[in-house]
Amino acid sequence: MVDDTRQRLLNSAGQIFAEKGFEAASVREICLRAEANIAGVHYHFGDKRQLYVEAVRVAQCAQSDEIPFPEWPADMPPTDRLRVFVGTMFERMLDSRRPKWHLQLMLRELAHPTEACEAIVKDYIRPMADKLRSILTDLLPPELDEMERWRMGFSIVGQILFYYVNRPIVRLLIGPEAYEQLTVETLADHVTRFSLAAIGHRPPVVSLAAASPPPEVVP
Amino acid sequence: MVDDTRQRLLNSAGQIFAEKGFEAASVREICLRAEANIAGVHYHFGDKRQLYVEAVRVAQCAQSDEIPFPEWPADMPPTDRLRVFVGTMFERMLDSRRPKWHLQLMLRELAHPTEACEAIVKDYIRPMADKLRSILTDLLPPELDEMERWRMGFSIVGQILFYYVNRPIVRLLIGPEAYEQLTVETLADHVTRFSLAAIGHRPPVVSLAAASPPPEVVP
DNA sequence: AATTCAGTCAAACGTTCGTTTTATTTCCTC
DNA sequence: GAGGAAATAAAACGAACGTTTGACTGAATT
Repeated sequence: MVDDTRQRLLNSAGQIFAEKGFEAASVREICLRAEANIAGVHYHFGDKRQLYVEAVRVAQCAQSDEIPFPEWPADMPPTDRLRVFVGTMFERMLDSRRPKWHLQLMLRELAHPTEACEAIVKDYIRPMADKLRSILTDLLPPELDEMERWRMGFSIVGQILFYYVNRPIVRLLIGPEAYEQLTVETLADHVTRFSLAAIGHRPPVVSLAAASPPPEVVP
Repeated sequence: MVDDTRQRLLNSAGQIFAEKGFEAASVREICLRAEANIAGVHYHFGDKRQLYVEAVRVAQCAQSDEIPFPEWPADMPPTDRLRVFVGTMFERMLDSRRPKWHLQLMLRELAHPTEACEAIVKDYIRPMADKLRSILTDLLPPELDEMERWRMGFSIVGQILFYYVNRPIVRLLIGPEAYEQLTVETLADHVTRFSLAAIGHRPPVVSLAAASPPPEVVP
């Protein structure tokens, strides 16, 4: 394969960029890990920046392809679709079987956007947002304020992202043994129940038999 | 003031470290913005790394001091305390009146921990977690599983952090004009209502008069 | 008045960075 | 097998990096 070196460079670059960020990653280290010559970066990609952009693009494509959102049947109730959506997002984030630098690199780019960010939002974030919004459209009253619907979506996605971004902190807080219990299934179930209860499609996540003032029933 | 240069260096370093990260920030740029000589870094702090650690410490102290959690009266209901908690967190994050590099630097450190991370967790994160957990202890049934309580807390904090970490993306998604409507008050109200509804202390955030299957009442 | 010392300054240190040049190898075509 | 493009290798480029040096300043101490 003629592009073997190119592929190795992309893989190595993706890993190191994801670990250290663009500036802290050095072309020499990337080439060392790729077992390629330094000049290969210029030859195949032009310069360090373009290598970075290409690596982000690879990450984005792989991320979308590897765990696609399953096509749900037309009659699937929106509550079940939400559970699938949440589960898929968690799988994309926490499944340790596939290379982790894909999502890591994308989130780095999203947190501190460069030129590669636009493409991610357009091809990755936006479709996901649309998917969630279509679920929420079915879950929520149609006359609901558009802005309110956005906030619901952000509340759901925020819960999911938290566990990825703050993994090290969560581990420090609850301890390593409790941390091991945080499986994709457990978390997806919790977030789904929590969110559905918030919008009134499920009973509250806990029974409040013993707790303080009973909820009112009318706003 | 004898330590004037030291203070200027800390301020400048904090800003630039927060903007670019440790590696991408250069000592020369820091000194330039501080209007100080390059050698001052070695003289006052030893080296770049120790300057960074000191800057993080400054950020952490300032962040805790400037917007402390108000002392609530003993008889304040837990639902109100949650609203105050959420509001204070949002203020700490989104209030544009105070220098933003404090929190920015801390979150950078938390996302990619170095030696300065431990102190942040111990002196900043842990107290906040304890505060939230004490509220949840009152809100939730006492016999509730410890792990379940953690998950509730993470669901609440995750919603709040989302708006800070993903601010640029939120803006891209909903558009600039809608983005301007996202005030501290609006968001704090939403997150509090959403979360309280999830755990059954408020009616669902929206009326579901027009929506699909009615919620069951027993799990 | 002499001495001390924290603080600042310009200049240069050696290293590593991204990039480029030049030479060599590999592989396909004629 | 010769010719030529594609790919890789080795070496060096100038620039920027973090760090260090040694001289200088001004106020406090003796």
